Amino acid sequence: MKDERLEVIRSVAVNLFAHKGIAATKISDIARDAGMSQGLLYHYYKSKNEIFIEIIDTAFKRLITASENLCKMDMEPEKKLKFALEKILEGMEVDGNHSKYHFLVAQASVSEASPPEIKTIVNQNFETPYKIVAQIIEDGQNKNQLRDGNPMELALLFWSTVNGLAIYKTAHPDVFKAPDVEIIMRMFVKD
Amino acid sequence: MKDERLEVIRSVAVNLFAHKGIAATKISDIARDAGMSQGLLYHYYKSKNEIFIEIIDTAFKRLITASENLCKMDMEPEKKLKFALEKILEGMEVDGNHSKYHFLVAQASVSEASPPEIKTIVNQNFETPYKIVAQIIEDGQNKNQLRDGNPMELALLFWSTVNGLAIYKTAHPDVFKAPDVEIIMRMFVKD
DNA sequence: GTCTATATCCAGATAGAC
DNA sequence: GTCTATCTGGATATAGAC
Repeated sequence: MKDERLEVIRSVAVNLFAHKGIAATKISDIARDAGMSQGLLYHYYKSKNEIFIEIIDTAFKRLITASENLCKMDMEPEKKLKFALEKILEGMEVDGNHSKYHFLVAQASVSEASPPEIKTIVNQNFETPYKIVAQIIEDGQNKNQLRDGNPMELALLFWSTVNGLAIYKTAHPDVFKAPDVEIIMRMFVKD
Repeated sequence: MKDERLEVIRSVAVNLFAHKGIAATKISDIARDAGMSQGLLYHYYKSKNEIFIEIIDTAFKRLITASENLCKMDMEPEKKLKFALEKILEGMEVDGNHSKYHFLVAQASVSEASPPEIKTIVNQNFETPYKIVAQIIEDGQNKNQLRDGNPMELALLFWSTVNGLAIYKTAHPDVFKAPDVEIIMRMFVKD
C-alpha cells in the first residue's frame, strides 16, 4: 500500500506537471489530487523537486529503454521506424500518461526553471533517442529503404513531430486524433 | 524612449517566459535582464501577468495575421504551404524570437497555470491557424495538388511539426539545423 | 523616471499530536 | 501513517525619497 500511495502521487504529479509546469504546480495541488494531506506527502517524498526528478528520470529511462529495444529488434530499418511511430501514436490514443511523458521530457529539455539535478539528467540523456533513431535511419539508407539526408537531421524531424503531436494531445485530449502513420512515414521512406 | 524601454522589457520577457515559463520567471529576472530596477518595471507594467498577457496576445495576433495573409495570397495551395514552411523555418534559423513565440503559443495553449485572461485569448484564437491551414489543404486537394486525408487532421500534423521544431530550436539553438522544407512537404503533396 | 526599502502574501517544508 | 498547525523564506507589488 506504500507502493500504491507512491503510484498515485506520481500519477497525479505527472498530470499536474504536464499541465502547469513544476513551478506553478503547488505541493498542495498534488496532495489534493492524491487525496491526502500536504503533511503526509512529505512522508513519501522529501520535496517537490524530488517528485519531479523521479518523474523526469523515469520518463527518460522509459524512452531510452524503448529506443534501445527497438534498435535491437529483428526487423528492417523501415519497419522499425514505422513500428515505433505506431506504438507511440497508439499510446497517445489510449488516454494514459504517454503523451504527457513525451511532453514532460520535451519541456524539461527546454526549461531553465528546473533544479540542477534535472539539467544533469537532461544533458546525459536527451541525445540518446535522437542518436538511436539516426542510427536506424542510416541503416535504412544503406539498405536503400529510406531517403537520403543527414540522419541526425531526420531524427530531429522524427522526434519533433512526435513531440509536437504529444503537446497537442496534452492540450486538447478530446479533439486529438492521431494522424495516419503512413503520412509521417512519407518523410522518410523511398517512393 | 518609453517605447524603447517597453520593447526591451517585452524582448527579455519573451526569452525568459519561453525558457522558464511564467511561474518560474521572477519579476526580478525580467528587471535584471532589462537593465532596470524591479521598482521601475512597475512603472511600465502593473504586473507580471500583464506582461505575459500582452506577449501571448501579440504572439497570437502575429500568427493569425500571417496565416490570413497567406490565405489571401495569389498562389497555388501547394505553393502556399511550402511558402509558409519556408518563412517559418527561415525565421527559426535567423535567431530572433520567432521560435520562442511559436513555443509560447503552444505552451500557453497547454498550460493551466496561466491567468484566466490567457485562457480566454487561447480559446478565442488557437483554432484559427489550424482552420486556415486546413482550408488551404482542402483547396489543394480539390485542385489535385495535395494528397487526400482529413484536412483538419493534416493541419494538426502541419502545426505539430512546426511546434515540435520550435521547441527543439528553443532548447538547443546552437545545434538546431532546420530540415529541408521539401521533406516536410512530402507529407502533403502528391507524388 | 528611477531607485531603495518594505509590506504583504503565499507556498514549501517542518513539528508534533493522535 | 495521518492529520493540523506553524515556521520560514522568498516573490510580488507598493511606498516614498530623489
